[in-house]
Amino acid sequence: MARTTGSHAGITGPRIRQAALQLFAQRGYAAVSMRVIAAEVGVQVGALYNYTPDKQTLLFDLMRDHLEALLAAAPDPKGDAMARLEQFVAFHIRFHADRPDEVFIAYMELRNLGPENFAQIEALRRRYEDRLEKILRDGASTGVFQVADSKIVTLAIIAMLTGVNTWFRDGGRLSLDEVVAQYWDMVRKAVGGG
Amino acid sequence: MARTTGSHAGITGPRIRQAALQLFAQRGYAAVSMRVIAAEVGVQVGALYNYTPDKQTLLFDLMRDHLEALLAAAPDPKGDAMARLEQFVAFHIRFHADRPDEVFIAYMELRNLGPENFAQIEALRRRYEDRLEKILRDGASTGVFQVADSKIVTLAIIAMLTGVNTWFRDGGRLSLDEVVAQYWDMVRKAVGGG
DNA sequence: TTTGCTTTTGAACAGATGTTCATTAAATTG
DNA sequence: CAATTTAATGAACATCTGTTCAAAAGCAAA
Repeated sequence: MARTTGSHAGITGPRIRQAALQLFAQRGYAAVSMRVIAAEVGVQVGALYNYTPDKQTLLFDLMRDHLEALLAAAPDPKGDAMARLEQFVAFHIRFHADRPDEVFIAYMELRNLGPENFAQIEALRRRYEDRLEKILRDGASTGVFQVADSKIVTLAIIAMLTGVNTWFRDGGRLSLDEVVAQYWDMVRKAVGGG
Repeated sequence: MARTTGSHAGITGPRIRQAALQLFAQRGYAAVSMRVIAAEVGVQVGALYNYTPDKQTLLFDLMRDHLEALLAAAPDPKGDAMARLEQFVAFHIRFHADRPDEVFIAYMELRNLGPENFAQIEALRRRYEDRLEKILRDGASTGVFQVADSKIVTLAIIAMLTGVNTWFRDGGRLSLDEVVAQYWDMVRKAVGGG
């Protein structure tokens, strides 16, 4: 039999991706077997291979889709460097806080990719970093920011902002608005603007 | 036979730990089998169990030793809050840059610990974070720092500093001295001091 | 050299691993 | 309805997994 509960068409693919996402984030890619993913979806192992050529591609697709969504969702830069930096900080925190599983995987499972897949993911990540670096260089060139080394400051800011995901929980002591405000305060001061 | 090359006494334990450290950091805990560790040491699998009761304890010991070394190596706080913060930043970057494998494992393999081991590691980590938070609270109370939420600033600074490990390489564009100077500049400004 | 202790071996255990594929069932199309 | 395409099954594959343990080997002291 193909499916016993029937009625919905072609929904297995997304369900596999969702199960893999959660399981990889919780237990780690190497600790999750194809059989466990299949069980979570309610299907036998063999069925997974109608949707992915192999396990690593399942991981790679999750990462690539996440990073492409990140690049696609980032708002078009508007205003001066200061305004664009504020926009970037708020966007980064909110986008990442909304997708803890994807973020976790995209940062922690890089070593489970083959060289070719790894290079693709790194290229996407660099495109994202370059957007922040461009803001910093623009601000530095007009004197709005005091940033000696834009590459270092870029990586420092991104590490700081992404770090929110390690502790932020919905319904915790602070709202996301408060978190965004606090981090923007730190970033604004760190780049020596205003 | 116990060992064919003989001559050195009781050195297998450290060699197992070193092999496990490198392999866990490179491939991830779940992706490294006891047999691979044994092969790296030049010994059969069974011999490993003279030095660790199980695989997870091997991981746990590496993490605990790393965090205890971190706590033991941190310099005694001297001077005012500003001086102590500068001391902390320099120490953190240098200590972590010296031990990339340990740092990587201690951050990435937490989910492979059982609840009891996890709690112990988290307790050690919190003790380290508390040291930074104390510096920030002291500085805030004397008006040296403008820090509204010391917990958030603590986590933000640690994330930013630890992020150095993701890109810093010996012999790269920047020396560690330069990195320390740049990060201290950012941290100093971010806390609103001087 | 003989005794005793420590360490390593090598094999075994019971089960899990990613992946393939012929068969079967369901869904879609005519 | 029948014909065709799509999708899931269930078993099999060869290999790897953490861990155990009796037997063998190495070492130190007497």
